[in-house]
Amino acid sequence: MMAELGERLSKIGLRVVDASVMMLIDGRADVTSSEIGRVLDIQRANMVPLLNRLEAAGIIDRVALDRKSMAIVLSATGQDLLAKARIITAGFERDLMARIPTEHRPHLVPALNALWR
Amino acid sequence: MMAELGERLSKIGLRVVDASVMMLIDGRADVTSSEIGRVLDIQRANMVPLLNRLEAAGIIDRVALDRKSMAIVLSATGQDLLAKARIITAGFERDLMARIPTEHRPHLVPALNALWR
DNA sequence: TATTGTTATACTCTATAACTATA
DNA sequence: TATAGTTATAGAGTATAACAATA
Repeated sequence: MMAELGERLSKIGLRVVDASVMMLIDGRADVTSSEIGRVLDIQRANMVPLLNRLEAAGIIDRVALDRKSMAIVLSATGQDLLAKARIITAGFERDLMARIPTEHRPHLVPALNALWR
Repeated sequence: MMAELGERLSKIGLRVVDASVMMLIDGRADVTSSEIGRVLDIQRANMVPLLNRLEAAGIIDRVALDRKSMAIVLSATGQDLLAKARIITAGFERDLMARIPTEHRPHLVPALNALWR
């Protein structure tokens, strides 16, 4: 399923992890690279090339929070792309849900949320 | 969750993919390397080192089906290990289920099964 | 002609250790 | 003293192409 979502997101030049980061930082001005890594289970060290790529694509900016930490924020371009990513992921989730018999359908997301941490 | 399962299986020297292969071929005498790869989304070429490792560990045997295809079968050692792997995975699934509120619990597996292919 | 098993290899992803600087 | 960001690098996993042999 992740491979399928990845294919759909690749049409707007994004990977699944990119969209995950973008959704995580959307609307917030204080999320650091390390925090993103902790939430998404990505090592601090591996966040660097990931964010470098998003920055080079003009999707995110690094804004100093203090002299040590950097906030990762969506640029205007990033926000436009995220809007498209949300349409794609919503369509993907709709397609998945359609395959589930109606009596089970409303239980999947709550059940998965309960498993999350 | 897969990382957690991997840790538990590592106590008997197995990876998640090893247990997956073992469960897939258990009780069958006609499953080829290519078939395993198709079911588990693993390329034919990448099955080779995987099965070489399982064979070196004495878990599986390669048995000629004809002069071209090889059946991958569990050895006696492999069957013993699989019994242990089933205990571990059953415990893992029990622990996961316990985290889901009872009203959603019976719906998760049927919902996931509906998503499978 | 399609498929199997295999080799070789490039590529991506992930883990680990180490370092500097700042909270 | 703990944490942030970073670099470098090893290792694991995955994808791709090619090959000989057989169905």
